[in-house]
Amino acid sequence: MENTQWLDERETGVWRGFLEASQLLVASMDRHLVRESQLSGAEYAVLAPLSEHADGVVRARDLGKSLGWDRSRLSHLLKRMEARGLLERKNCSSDARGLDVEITPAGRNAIELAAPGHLEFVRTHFFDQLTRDEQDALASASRKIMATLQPECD
Amino acid sequence: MENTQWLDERETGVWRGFLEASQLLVASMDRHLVRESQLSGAEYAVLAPLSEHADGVVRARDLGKSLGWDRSRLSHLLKRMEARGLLERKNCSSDARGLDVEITPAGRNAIELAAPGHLEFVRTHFFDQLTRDEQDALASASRKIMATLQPECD
DNA sequence: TGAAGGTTGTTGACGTGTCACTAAACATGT
DNA sequence: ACATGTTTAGTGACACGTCAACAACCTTCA
Repeated sequence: MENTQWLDERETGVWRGFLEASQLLVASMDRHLVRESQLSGAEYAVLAPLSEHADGVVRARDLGKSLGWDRSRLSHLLKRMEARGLLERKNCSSDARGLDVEITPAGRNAIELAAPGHLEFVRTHFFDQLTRDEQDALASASRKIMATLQPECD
Repeated sequence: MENTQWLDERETGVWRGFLEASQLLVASMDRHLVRESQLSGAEYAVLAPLSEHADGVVRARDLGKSLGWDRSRLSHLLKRMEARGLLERKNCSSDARGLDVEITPAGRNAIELAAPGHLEFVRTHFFDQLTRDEQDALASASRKIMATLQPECD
């Protein structure tokens, strides 16, 4: 921990650039989503898997796992989303602890309205800006970074 | 807007991977920072420029501009940080609207304690994981993405 | 059976960021 | 000098995520 290895100029640029760009991209995406379709990024992330599963039902546990979210966070959000009529919470038949989350027609409608604009945003601000090589580099960088964080999110 | 261009499998992987990795990295970095030095990422971001300016004074406006933050966000955070004794808010001599933010000895101490561990985190979880080429690709990707968001954060 | 330990979801308190609004001070042009 | 518009900062209400604690349920194994 002694003798700190400071970042040189190039590294500072890479690091700050990455931080700013990723944060700004996500923030802009969220704002765009809210403006165009009254859905936050988190709500979109929940509705997307629900709308893909044939019956529109997913267990809360699985949602949390695939989103990589805290149970508490999901619980709070699901309660708010139910209040907004985007989904329903039902007790799971196979496990009395469990919670089945079911998308409502309103929820399905909301995400179907949101999806085109959202995808267009991702295309124009992300994919259209990057060469194929950059996309590949980004993917491999993402994998490697995730790998060091997965174990115990140190 | 009609005829939505869905993402293919490769693109979905790139996009989700990037989102997850960048979010996870920032979140982990924040937690690490809080655990090791009782500073949030936002607080670190404010103290860093303050500690670099010779007299430890920066105008709130300039802080906000260089961090790319909302005035309101900065105002709330500065109030909390002053309450914690990390900095002081003084009215700016040259512009009566302005606010001079001055780092306190406690603030300087806090960031000097935090910096080594923080840099080590950035090294081990970011730079050490990436080849030079990947770093360059990331930097250029960041620049291009930022460029499309700067104008009016659409 | 029953005790111990793990899983699943909820809650309340809290820190933080966003939004819309306000207020004060500056800048500009007449 | 004055009116107008802009810049700068602060405020209160609100939405959201985190944390620690909790309750209900399942599993396992003796």
